[in-house]
Amino acid sequence: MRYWLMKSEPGDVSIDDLAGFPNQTVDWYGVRNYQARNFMRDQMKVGDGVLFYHSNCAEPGIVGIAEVSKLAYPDRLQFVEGHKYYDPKATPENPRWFNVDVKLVRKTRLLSLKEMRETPELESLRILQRGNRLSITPVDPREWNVIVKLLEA
DNA sequence: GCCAACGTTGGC
DNA sequence: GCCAACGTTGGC
Repeated sequence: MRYWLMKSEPGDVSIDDLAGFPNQTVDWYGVRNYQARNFMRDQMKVGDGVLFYHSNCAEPGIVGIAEVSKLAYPDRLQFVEGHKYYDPKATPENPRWFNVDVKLVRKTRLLSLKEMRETPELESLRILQRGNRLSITPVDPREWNVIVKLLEA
């Protein structure tokens, strides 16, 4: 079992949106970066732990715990002509983009980016590294445990 | 809105 | 395969 951090813009899908969705589940559509796609397509398994992170907003940080609830399958929006996430090079026979489903486990307090930066045990966390932009990053079990403990504090 | 850092594109 | 130009991300 692996652990991941997944960024979502709250203006797009917030933790409260997720909580209100059927089954409290969302298909993680719109990833158009190969590294992030490969994580979903090649490595994520049902039951993997997910830290739900709000990005590009007033208070960036972790706001909930979720889990992978469905293995990767082709992202539906790559085929929708005119859509923001349409990809003319993708076909149903040869899809380019994939997404998993993510299900809420529980909302948590906000663990802000600032607080994470101030936590020495989280120094190695991928999203804290300089220049990081990946929307999906692996979290190692040690980091996961530190974060879960902080979320409960 | 700014801008640093990064990824992608496409001409050569 | 190089690399300049461009687009995107995301904190601030």
